[in-house]
Amino acid sequence: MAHASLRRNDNRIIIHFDYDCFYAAVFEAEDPALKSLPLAVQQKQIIVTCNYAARRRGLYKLQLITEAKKACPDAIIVLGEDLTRFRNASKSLYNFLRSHTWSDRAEKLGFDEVWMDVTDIVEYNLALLNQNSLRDSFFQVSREDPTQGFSYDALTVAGQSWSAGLGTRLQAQELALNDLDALEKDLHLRLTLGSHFALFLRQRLYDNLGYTSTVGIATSKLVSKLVGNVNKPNNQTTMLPPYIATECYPSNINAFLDTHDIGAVPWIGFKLAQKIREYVLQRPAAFQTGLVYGGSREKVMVGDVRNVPDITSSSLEKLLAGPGAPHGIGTKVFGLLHGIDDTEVSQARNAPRQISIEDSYVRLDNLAQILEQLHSLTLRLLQRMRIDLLEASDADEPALTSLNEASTKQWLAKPEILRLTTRPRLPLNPDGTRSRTFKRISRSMQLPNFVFNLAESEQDLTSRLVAETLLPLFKKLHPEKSGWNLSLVNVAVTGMVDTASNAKNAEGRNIASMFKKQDDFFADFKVTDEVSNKPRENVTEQTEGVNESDGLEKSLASVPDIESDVSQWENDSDGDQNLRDVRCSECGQLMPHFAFVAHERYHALEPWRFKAEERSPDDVDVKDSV
DNA sequence: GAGGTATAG
DNA sequence: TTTTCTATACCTC
Repeated sequence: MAHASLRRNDNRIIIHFDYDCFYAAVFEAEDPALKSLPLAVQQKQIIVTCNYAARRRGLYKLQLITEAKKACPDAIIVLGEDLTRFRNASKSLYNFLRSHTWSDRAEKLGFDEVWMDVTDIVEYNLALLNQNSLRDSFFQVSREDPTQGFSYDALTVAGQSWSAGLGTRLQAQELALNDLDALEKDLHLRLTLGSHFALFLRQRLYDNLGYTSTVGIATSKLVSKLVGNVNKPNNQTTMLPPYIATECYPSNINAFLDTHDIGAVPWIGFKLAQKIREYVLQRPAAFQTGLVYGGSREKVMVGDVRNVPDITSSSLEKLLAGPGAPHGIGTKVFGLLHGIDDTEVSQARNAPRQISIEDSYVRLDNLAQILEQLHSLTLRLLQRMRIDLLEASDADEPALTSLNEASTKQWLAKPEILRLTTRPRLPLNPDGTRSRTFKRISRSMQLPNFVFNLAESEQDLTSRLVAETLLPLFKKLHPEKSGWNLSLVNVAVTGMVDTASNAKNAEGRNIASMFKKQDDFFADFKVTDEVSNKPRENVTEQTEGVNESDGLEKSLASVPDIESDVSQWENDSDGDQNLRDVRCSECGQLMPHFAFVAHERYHALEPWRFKAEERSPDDVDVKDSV
């Protein structure tokens, strides 16, 4: 009873993806020739990331440019201050992964991390297993089309695994597996299926988009994220059972977590870590001053904390609670230290909750400058709104452009609030020094509706928005007539409300499904025999090619040496398929395959049009185009 | 709803 | 904590 809320739920299978040196990988995907060269991405005066060729030559993250040039004069250093290309690549990768979930539980963290809850897919495939031939299993990635998927060995975990015994006493561990109780054995099997699915997704991510990734497989967001780090880059690690300690075995989860610094535990950030360290050390935790970045801290391990007898949920609550701290923080942190994290992988969203643009300044202290900056930030904000809140651009789908000549794009969501944030520089102290502050202050207003008018130019809208709302907000924020000194300005839209068309979209077919590859689309449509004299089996040829897990692992292992295969995105569909007509299962329309992507998107965009009595003249265009 | 804090990459 | 620009969740009033 004591820990009813602290018993771990290990029923889920969760995969955490982390794309390898993402910024550098984006440049490599654009120009595959860079893959074999030392490549670093620069923002301001530092290397924000670099590829492994560069790391072998002595470069590292957050290194000063001057140092980097000294260490490796012939490194290629590219400027990465404009985030557009990273944002676009991130969206493509995310939509691709999302299209491979059934529950649509796919959560993004920053540009380069994604969690997927694949419990339903694993359970489904568990039921398909033939206990007599586990070595020759087939993993179905689509419920609709049983031929889509890959064959695999359900007796072997794909990729690397983590277990307290591995590496030192492999044999003993194998024996231990047989001694696990039924629940842990079942968990072992579900994790095994998860590991094969993860390998399949990594392979597709590389084949279709040209990105390698580092992946963790476990039963929570916490452990999947942490365990992935054990083998990187371009690899995957599964946290093996036993998850629950018995008299005979320690829990692998606890053994794993205990060796981590508390600050390395996700969601135990700087503040919480410092408070916990102070409690355990019985004195303020010392900083290492003088470090450029981050790790100024004394090490206190999770195991050290767990073994302090008076560390309980309630003692942690007392220690960590305070104004602003989340309620139940003690229970939450106690759980994290014990590898318990029941937070769900959140449902994919078609629109962000907030968009903000900010810039920092060495000196920003007169109205003319401030107005100029407000204008520039606001313009960028309105541009971002049209990119991120409008239905998918057709630039990558020429077929659809012919369907909607004019801008018939709809808002996926509309923000209702406009917020202006600044970071004032503190006035001089009496002794002439200036203490630094990173405190921000903000004011907000209702966002006027005119910003959604697509007929008006972004420039015109910007001028009006600055005059009518941002300037009043600025005066509200800084009522004094002059003497401002701002080190940062941020303009944001928030209070996002999904529009009706998006809500409809979300409950039916989602945006991600439009992103599927052509061969994926064949799952949704029946190949019509009257126009296709090819045997139906041909449809799945390409998926059967990426089957045997050993082969997958080998090809992934050799990634750094082989050419990027982004072109496969366009080219890997079976040539014969290009000649085959297909029928839409939704409206019965017969058409060549190449019309499908547009056709499918057409359904998703305007589902109501297909009620016969509501057909608009636009439908004629659909027929004409096929 | 408004304004703030903590955490993350 | 301090490097910058975002994004999210959750707190108090």
